[in-house]
Amino acid sequence: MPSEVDLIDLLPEEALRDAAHGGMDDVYLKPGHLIRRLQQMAVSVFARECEGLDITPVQYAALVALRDNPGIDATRIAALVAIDRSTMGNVLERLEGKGFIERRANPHDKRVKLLKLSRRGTRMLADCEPFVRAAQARMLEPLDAAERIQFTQMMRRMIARQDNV
Amino acid sequence: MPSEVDLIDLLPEEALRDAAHGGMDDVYLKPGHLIRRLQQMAVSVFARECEGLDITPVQYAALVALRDNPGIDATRIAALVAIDRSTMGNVLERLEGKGFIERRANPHDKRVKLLKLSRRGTRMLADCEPFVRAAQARMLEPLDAAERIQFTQMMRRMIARQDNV
DNA sequence: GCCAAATTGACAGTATACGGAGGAATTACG
DNA sequence: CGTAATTCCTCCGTATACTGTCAATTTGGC
Repeated sequence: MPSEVDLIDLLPEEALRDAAHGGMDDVYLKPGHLIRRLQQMAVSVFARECEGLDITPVQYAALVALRDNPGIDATRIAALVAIDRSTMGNVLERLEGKGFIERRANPHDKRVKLLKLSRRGTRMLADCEPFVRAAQARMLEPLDAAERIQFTQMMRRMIARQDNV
Repeated sequence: MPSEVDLIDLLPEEALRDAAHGGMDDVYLKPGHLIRRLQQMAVSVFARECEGLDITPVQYAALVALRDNPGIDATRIAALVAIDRSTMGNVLERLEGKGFIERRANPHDKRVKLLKLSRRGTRMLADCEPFVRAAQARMLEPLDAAERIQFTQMMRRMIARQDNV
């Protein structure tokens, strides 16, 4: 069992200088590990709040993107939601299976299949809204007002930095 | 394409009051979405830094946990790394396939298979170390020293809060 | 108008990630 | 001491998530 060391709050630079002895190599406190756990937490909170609605975070994001951009194609939806084209293909397949979206051929470009929310998908999205809102709020619940702003901004900076690499 | 609204930095509470018009429902700025993208970024940075080493973040975490706790069983490794038992089973299978770990029956408890780093696994872990360190540093690179502490602490609080629910 | 380049959706392969079921083995309790 | 509860592993099913590949199609350059 890893001991609860006091070195938790050392900077990475300080950790580097500290690397001679093994204590600071504690994976459990490294950003990569914490980010993975944060994502687990977010998915878990979403699932708990939206229990019984038969929807996942990515599926919800795809539906919202589709509602705001009707008649878009799969490649652009994938870019909007920030997901791989292949993965989005699977997501859309499941959403079509549940009857939340409709796919039809584009007469002007036979490569493309245009996507649209079905009436059922529109209703589902409206039903989800309060629960999704509650989930988002619950994730940030341990942070105070100022911290929520800071945390969101820091995430955006970290994401943007690597997007341009 | 979602327009770059100025409401980005509103608090969730303010967003709630603001929910009448659609602008603030922008999924792309909600914590759940940003956390998912942050995790994508972290995995991507890890993969870039450790390119050619044939190792993933979770596999690395499992190896470290195994190094620090030789002779542990799969269930406890899963708990340490904060991963599902099923998933850890697959991870360990792959690690055994690569020759990084050894699995043998426990004579005292025939349910259990004891796990140990192989010599090859030990060497691999040592080879990884500088690259993993570089990856962890790169993730936090856009943040200054104080922010890195804050960000890590905030992540830990958010994770801990939902762990106890 | 023709051919190369780019785009789009589909598919295969690999790797997390989780819940649930089931079997084998151990422990706890009466 | 015997049975119920627990523990551990494995397998199945579902859902992301990415790379690479492929065919069909469209587009751009000449």
